[in-house]
Amino acid sequence: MISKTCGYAIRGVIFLALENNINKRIGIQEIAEELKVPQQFMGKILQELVRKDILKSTKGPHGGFYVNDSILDLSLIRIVEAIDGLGVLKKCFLGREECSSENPCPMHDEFEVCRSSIFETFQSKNIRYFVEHIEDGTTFLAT
Amino acid sequence: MISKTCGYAIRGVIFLALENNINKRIGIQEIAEELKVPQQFMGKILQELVRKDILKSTKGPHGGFYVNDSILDLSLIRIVEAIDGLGVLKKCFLGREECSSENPCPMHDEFEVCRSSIFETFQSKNIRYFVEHIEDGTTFLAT
DNA sequence: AGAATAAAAGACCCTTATATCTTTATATTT
DNA sequence: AAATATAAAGATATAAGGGTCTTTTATTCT
Ligand code: FES
Ligand code: FES
Repeated sequence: MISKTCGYAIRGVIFLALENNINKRIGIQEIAEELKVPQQFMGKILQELVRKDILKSTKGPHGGFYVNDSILDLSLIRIVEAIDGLGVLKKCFLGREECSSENPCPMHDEFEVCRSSIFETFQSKNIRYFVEHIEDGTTFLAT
Repeated sequence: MISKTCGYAIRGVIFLALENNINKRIGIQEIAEELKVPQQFMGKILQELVRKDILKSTKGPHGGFYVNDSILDLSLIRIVEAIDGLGVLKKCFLGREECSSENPCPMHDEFEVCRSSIFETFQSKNIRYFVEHIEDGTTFLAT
C-alpha cells in the first residue's frame, strides 16, 4: 500500500512531534533506537523530510532533528505525498495499467472501500491525533 | 498489499477459468495480449502455478495453458499463497517488525479492518464467483 | 522420421527498495 | 583558534521485484 520507507517516515515524524519540547533536538541515533529502525536509513529519510520542509535539523553537538508546533496540524497525507507520492494510493489492486470505477477489475469495488478509508484517514487526521493516541497509551510506535 | 506478480497470476487464472475456456488450451501469447501483460513474464508466473498444481499445460502445437472444472471451486487465497505466501497479508502497515492487536501501531485498527475484509474475500470467494462477474460484464480483466 | 510449433526451463538484465559507508560541513566546547 | 561532536550529503552495496532472452523439450503435423 505505502512503502516501508514511508512507514518509517510517518513513525519518525510522530515520534519527533511527541518529544517536541521547544526546540529540543533529537539525534538520529536515539530516534533509530526508539523506533527500532536502521539508523542510517532513517537518517536519509528524515533528511528528505527536511528538504521537503516537514522537519528541521541542525548539525553539530546537541544537534539533531526537530519540529515546531505547527507540525501538529499537518495531515498525514503530506508525508505520504513527500515520500511515495499520491499515486501510490491510486494503483489497481490486480496490477492493471489503470484503475477506474467505469472499468473495474474483479477486486476494485472491495479494494476501493479500503483504499478510500485509508486515504480519508491520511487526509483528515493530523499529527496531533496520532500523538494523542500514543500519549494515552492506546497505540505504539515501536514493536 | 499483494505483489504485481500475484495480481497477474489472479487475472491469468480467472481468464483461463472463463466458461468458454475450460479444458481448452490457450497459448501464452494470447493470454498476454488479452490481459495486456508482458508475455514472457506472464509465462513464468503461469509456469509457477502449473508447478503448484493450480494450472495445467501442454507443450507443442495447439499446446498452452488450461484448467479443468475444479478450478471454479478454488478460493483465491490459494493463488496468493502460491505466489506471495500468506505472510503478505500480515505485515504492519507502518513497517514495524511485528503487527499485533495487543501492541498496535497508529494505523493498525483502521488497517486491520481493510486487511481482514480483503482476506475474507480471498478466502470465501472462489474463482466461480469472479468468473460470473466477468461474464455478466460487471468487472473486467484488462484495462 | 523429420519439420514445425509452442511451452518449459533457466540464464540474464533492469529498476526500485532498502540499507550502509565515507566524506564533508557545521556547531559547540575548550 | 583548535578540537570535537554531530548531522548532511552523497556514493555505494544488497536484495527483491519485475521483465527479457535463449536454449531445451515435448507435441503434432507432414
Ligand atoms: S481497477 Fe483494479 S483496483 Fe481499481
Ligand atoms: S501493528 Fe501496524 S498494522 Fe498492525
